[in-house]
Amino acid sequence: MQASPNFVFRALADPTRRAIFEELTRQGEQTVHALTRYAGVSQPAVSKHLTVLKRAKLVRHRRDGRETHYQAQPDSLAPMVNWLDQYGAFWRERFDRLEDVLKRMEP
Amino acid sequence: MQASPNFVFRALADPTRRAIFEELTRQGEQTVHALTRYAGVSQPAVSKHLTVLKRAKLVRHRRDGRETHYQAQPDSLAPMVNWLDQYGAFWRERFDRLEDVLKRMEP
DNA sequence: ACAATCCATAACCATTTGGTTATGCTTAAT
DNA sequence: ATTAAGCATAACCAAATGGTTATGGATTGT
Repeated sequence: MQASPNFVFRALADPTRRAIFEELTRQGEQTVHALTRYAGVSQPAVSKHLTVLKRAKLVRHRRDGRETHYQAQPDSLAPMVNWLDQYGAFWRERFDRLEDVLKRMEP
Repeated sequence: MQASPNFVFRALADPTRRAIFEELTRQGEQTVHALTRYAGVSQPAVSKHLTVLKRAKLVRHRRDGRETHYQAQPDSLAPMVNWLDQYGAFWRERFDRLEDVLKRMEP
Protein backbone atom coordinates (compact mmCIF):
# COMPACT_ATOMS: atom_id res chain seq x y z
CA MET A 1 0.00 0.00 0.00
CA GLN A 2 1.56 3.21 -1.08
CA ALA A 3 0.97 6.86 -0.26
CA SER A 4 -0.49 9.39 -2.65
CA PRO A 5 2.00 11.01 -5.02
CA ASN A 6 1.08 14.32 -3.44
CA PHE A 7 2.38 13.29 -0.04
CA VAL A 8 5.56 11.85 -1.50
CA PHE A 9 6.34 14.91 -3.60
CA ARG A 10 5.60 17.29 -0.76
CA ALA A 11 7.63 15.28 1.72
CA LEU A 12 10.70 15.28 -0.47
CA ALA A 13 10.43 18.95 -1.36
CA ASP A 14 12.19 19.95 1.84
CA PRO A 15 15.99 19.56 1.89
CA THR A 16 16.14 18.66 5.57
CA ARG A 17 13.63 15.91 4.98
CA ARG A 18 15.53 14.63 1.98
CA ALA A 19 18.70 14.62 4.08
CA ILE A 20 17.01 12.58 6.79
CA PHE A 21 15.69 10.13 4.25
CA GLU A 22 19.09 9.84 2.60
CA GLU A 23 20.73 9.26 5.96
CA LEU A 24 18.28 6.48 6.77
CA THR A 25 18.85 4.93 3.37
CA ARG A 26 22.62 4.98 3.74
CA GLN A 27 23.04 4.14 7.40
CA GLY A 28 19.95 2.08 8.05
CA GLU A 29 17.79 2.32 11.11
CA GLN A 30 18.34 5.33 13.37
CA THR A 31 16.88 6.71 16.55
CA VAL A 32 15.37 10.18 16.66
CA HIS A 33 18.29 11.18 18.85
CA ALA A 34 20.83 10.14 16.23
CA LEU A 35 18.88 11.82 13.46
CA THR A 36 18.70 15.02 15.49
CA ARG A 37 22.47 15.10 15.86
CA TYR A 38 22.71 14.59 12.11
CA ALA A 39 20.07 17.01 10.92
CA GLY A 40 21.25 20.15 12.65
CA VAL A 41 17.80 21.22 13.83
CA SER A 42 16.01 20.69 17.14
CA GLN A 43 14.59 17.35 18.18
CA PRO A 44 10.97 18.50 17.84
CA ALA A 45 11.74 19.73 14.34
CA VAL A 46 13.08 16.28 13.48
CA SER A 47 10.00 14.65 14.95
CA LYS A 48 7.78 16.80 12.79
CA HIS A 49 9.77 16.00 9.68
CA LEU A 50 9.48 12.33 10.50
CA THR A 51 5.73 12.73 10.78
CA VAL A 52 5.61 14.15 7.27
CA LEU A 53 7.81 11.35 5.97
CA LYS A 54 5.58 8.84 7.72
CA ARG A 55 2.49 10.29 6.04
CA ALA A 56 4.23 9.69 2.72
CA LYS A 57 5.14 6.19 3.89
CA LEU A 58 8.76 7.01 3.23
CA VAL A 59 9.72 5.81 6.71
CA ARG A 60 8.55 3.30 9.26
CA HIS A 61 9.17 3.34 12.97
CA ARG A 62 9.63 0.79 15.68
CA ARG A 63 9.37 1.59 19.37
CA ASP A 64 11.97 0.06 21.63
CA GLY A 65 11.66 1.22 25.20
CA ARG A 66 12.02 4.95 25.23
CA GLU A 67 13.67 5.02 21.84
CA THR A 68 11.96 5.13 18.47
CA HIS A 69 13.90 3.67 15.60
CA TYR A 70 13.13 4.92 12.14
CA GLN A 71 14.01 3.28 8.87
CA ALA A 72 13.54 4.15 5.22
CA GLN A 73 10.86 2.23 3.41
CA PRO A 74 12.33 0.54 0.35
CA ASP A 75 9.47 0.79 -2.12
CA SER A 76 8.29 4.14 -0.85
CA LEU A 77 9.48 6.11 -3.83
CA ALA A 78 7.31 4.20 -6.26
CA PRO A 79 4.74 6.97 -6.73
CA MET A 80 7.46 9.39 -7.73
CA VAL A 81 9.12 6.86 -10.00
CA ASN A 82 5.80 6.06 -11.60
CA TRP A 83 5.13 9.71 -12.17
CA LEU A 84 8.49 10.13 -13.85
CA ASP A 85 7.78 7.02 -15.82
CA GLN A 86 4.59 8.51 -17.18
CA TYR A 87 5.54 12.09 -17.80
CA GLY A 88 9.29 12.52 -17.83
CA ALA A 89 10.48 12.41 -21.40
CA PHE A 90 14.11 12.27 -20.44
CA TRP A 91 13.68 9.48 -17.99
CA ARG A 92 11.19 7.61 -20.10
CA GLU A 93 13.55 7.58 -23.02
CA ARG A 94 16.29 6.16 -20.87
CA PHE A 95 13.95 3.57 -19.44
CA ASP A 96 12.19 2.62 -22.65
CA ARG A 97 15.45 1.84 -24.32
CA LEU A 98 16.27 -0.61 -21.56
CA GLU A 99 12.82 -2.10 -21.64
CA ASP A 100 13.18 -2.73 -25.33
CA VAL A 101 16.37 -4.58 -24.68
CA LEU A 102 14.65 -6.74 -22.11
CA LYS A 103 11.82 -7.57 -24.47
CA ARG A 104 14.13 -8.51 -27.26
CA MET A 105 15.89 -10.90 -24.89
CA GLU A 106 12.83 -12.75 -23.64
CA PRO A 107 12.16 -15.14 -26.50
CA MET B 1 22.93 23.42 -17.64
CA GLN B 2 20.48 22.14 -15.07
CA ALA B 3 18.76 23.66 -12.05
CA SER B 4 19.51 22.72 -8.47
CA PRO B 5 17.64 19.67 -7.17
CA ASN B 6 16.05 21.95 -4.61
CA PHE B 7 14.28 24.01 -7.24
CA VAL B 8 13.13 20.95 -9.14
CA PHE B 9 11.77 19.19 -6.06
CA ARG B 10 10.02 22.31 -4.82
CA ALA B 11 8.55 23.08 -8.22
CA LEU B 12 7.02 19.64 -8.58
CA ALA B 13 5.70 19.54 -5.04
CA ASP B 14 2.61 21.48 -6.06
CA PRO B 15 -0.12 19.50 -7.85
CA THR B 16 -1.19 22.41 -10.06
CA ARG B 17 2.37 22.85 -11.21
CA ARG B 18 2.72 19.15 -11.89
CA ALA B 19 -0.50 19.28 -13.89
CA ILE B 20 0.81 22.17 -15.98
CA PHE B 21 4.06 20.35 -16.60
CA GLU B 22 2.23 17.17 -17.54
CA GLU B 23 -0.01 19.07 -19.91
CA LEU B 24 3.00 20.63 -21.60
CA THR B 25 4.64 17.25 -21.87
CA ARG B 26 1.61 15.61 -23.41
CA GLN B 27 0.33 18.37 -25.65
CA GLY B 28 3.51 20.24 -26.45
CA GLU B 29 3.87 23.97 -26.57
CA GLN B 30 1.03 26.01 -25.07
CA THR B 31 0.20 29.65 -24.54
CA VAL B 32 -0.48 31.00 -21.08
CA HIS B 33 -4.07 31.45 -22.14
CA ALA B 34 -4.47 27.79 -23.03
CA LEU B 35 -2.79 26.70 -19.84
CA THR B 36 -5.07 28.94 -17.83
CA ARG B 37 -8.13 27.32 -19.33
CA TYR B 38 -6.63 23.96 -18.46
CA ALA B 39 -5.39 24.66 -14.96
CA GLY B 40 -8.56 25.94 -13.39
CA VAL B 41 -6.96 28.86 -11.60
CA SER B 42 -6.60 32.51 -12.59
CA GLN B 43 -4.20 33.66 -15.26
CA PRO B 44 -1.89 35.40 -12.79
CA ALA B 45 -1.75 32.22 -10.74
CA VAL B 46 -0.66 30.33 -13.84
CA SER B 47 1.97 32.95 -14.59
CA LYS B 48 3.39 32.56 -11.12
CA HIS B 49 3.47 28.80 -11.40
CA LEU B 50 5.27 29.14 -14.69
CA THR B 51 7.85 31.38 -13.02
CA VAL B 52 8.54 28.66 -10.47
CA LEU B 53 8.81 26.04 -13.20
CA LYS B 54 11.14 28.33 -15.10
CA ARG B 55 13.39 28.70 -12.07
CA ALA B 56 13.65 24.91 -12.02
CA LYS B 57 14.31 24.95 -15.75
CA LEU B 58 11.37 22.63 -16.20
CA VAL B 59 9.92 24.91 -18.87
CA ARG B 60 11.16 27.34 -21.49
CA HIS B 61 9.22 30.16 -23.07
CA ARG B 62 9.13 31.88 -26.40
CA ARG B 63 7.50 35.21 -27.00
CA ASP B 64 5.44 35.58 -30.15
CA GLY B 65 3.68 38.89 -30.37
CA ARG B 66 1.47 39.23 -27.38
CA GLU B 67 1.50 35.54 -26.69
CA THR B 68 4.03 33.61 -24.69
CA HIS B 69 4.41 29.98 -25.60
CA TYR B 70 5.70 27.63 -22.96
CA GLN B 71 7.11 24.19 -23.47
CA ALA B 72 8.42 21.46 -21.19
CA GLN B 73 12.16 21.07 -21.13
CA PRO B 74 13.05 17.49 -21.98
CA ASP B 75 16.07 16.89 -19.75
CA SER B 76 14.74 19.01 -16.95
CA LEU B 77 13.94 16.14 -14.64
CA ALA B 78 17.52 14.94 -14.52
CA PRO B 79 18.26 16.24 -11.02
CA MET B 80 15.30 14.33 -9.66
CA VAL B 81 16.16 11.21 -11.60
CA ASN B 82 19.74 11.43 -10.40
CA TRP B 83 18.61 11.81 -6.84
CA LEU B 84 16.43 8.75 -7.15
CA ASP B 85 19.28 6.96 -8.78
CA GLN B 86 21.51 7.67 -5.82
CA TYR B 87 19.15 7.17 -2.91
CA GLY B 88 16.08 5.30 -4.02
CA ALA B 89 16.54 1.64 -3.26
CA PHE B 90 13.44 0.61 -5.12
CA TRP B 91 14.24 2.53 -8.23
CA ARG B 92 17.91 1.64 -8.13
CA GLU B 93 17.10 -2.02 -7.94
CA ARG B 94 14.81 -1.77 -10.94
CA PHE B 95 17.37 0.20 -12.87
CA ASP B 96 20.39 -1.84 -11.88
CA ARG B 97 18.73 -4.97 -13.06
CA LEU B 98 18.29 -3.43 -16.47
CA GLU B 99 21.79 -2.07 -16.48
CA ASP B 100 23.14 -5.52 -15.72
CA VAL B 101 21.30 -6.87 -18.69
CA LEU B 102 22.82 -4.22 -20.88
CA LYS B 103 26.31 -4.98 -19.66
CA ARG B 104 25.95 -8.67 -20.22
CA MET B 105 24.91 -7.91 -23.78
CA GLU B 106 27.82 -5.68 -24.69
CA PRO B 107 30.55 -8.23 -25.33
C1' DA C 1 -7.55 55.71 -33.73
C1' DC C 2 -9.83 52.64 -30.44
C1' DA C 3 -10.96 48.61 -28.40
C1' DA C 4 -9.85 44.18 -27.05
C1' DT C 5 -6.46 40.41 -25.98
C1' DC C 6 -2.43 38.44 -23.83
C1' DC C 7 0.51 38.41 -20.22
C1' DA C 8 3.37 39.84 -16.24
C1' DT C 9 3.61 42.28 -12.07
C1' DA C 10 1.85 44.51 -7.97
C1' DA C 11 -0.77 44.54 -3.92
C1' DC C 12 -3.11 42.01 -0.92
C1' DC C 13 -4.79 37.99 1.93
C1' DA C 14 -5.37 33.41 4.34
C1' DT C 15 -3.07 29.31 5.10
C1' DT C 16 0.80 26.40 5.43
C1' DT C 17 5.37 25.61 6.64
C1' DG C 18 9.55 25.05 9.15
C1' DG C 19 11.49 26.44 12.93
C1' DT C 20 11.65 27.48 18.00
C1' DT C 21 10.89 26.75 23.32
C1' DA C 22 7.93 24.57 26.83
C1' DT C 23 5.77 20.51 28.59
C1' DG C 24 4.62 16.00 29.84
C1' DC C 25 4.68 10.99 29.34
C1' DT C 26 7.46 6.69 29.36
C1' DT C 27 11.35 4.26 30.16
C1' DA C 28 16.06 3.62 31.84
C1' DA C 29 19.77 4.55 35.12
C1' DT C 30 21.53 5.58 39.83
C1' DA D 1 12.64 6.56 44.81
C1' DT D 2 14.76 10.05 42.13
C1' DT D 3 16.75 11.64 38.35
C1' DA D 4 17.78 11.73 33.62
C1' DA D 5 16.98 10.48 28.74
C1' DG D 6 14.14 9.93 24.68
C1' DC D 7 10.41 11.39 22.18
C1' DA D 8 5.97 13.45 20.78
C1' DT D 9 2.90 17.16 21.20
C1' DA D 10 1.48 21.87 22.19
C1' DA D 11 1.95 26.68 21.71
C1' DC D 12 3.88 30.07 19.35
C1' DC D 13 6.16 32.81 15.51
C1' DA D 14 8.17 34.61 11.10
C1' DA D 15 8.39 33.63 6.51
C1' DA D 16 6.91 31.37 2.43
C1' DT D 17 3.15 29.81 -0.45
C1' DG D 18 -0.80 29.76 -3.43
C1' DG D 19 -4.50 32.12 -4.41
C1' DT D 20 -7.12 36.41 -5.54
C1' DT D 21 -8.26 41.18 -7.85
C1' DA D 22 -6.25 45.37 -9.90
C1' DT D 23 -3.20 47.43 -13.18
C1' DG D 24 -0.57 48.47 -17.03
C1' DG D 25 2.28 47.56 -21.15
C1' DA D 26 2.55 45.51 -25.56
C1' DT D 27 0.30 43.62 -29.56
C1' DT D 28 -3.52 42.61 -32.45
C1' DG D 29 -8.11 43.40 -34.49
C1' DT D 30 -11.72 46.60 -36.16
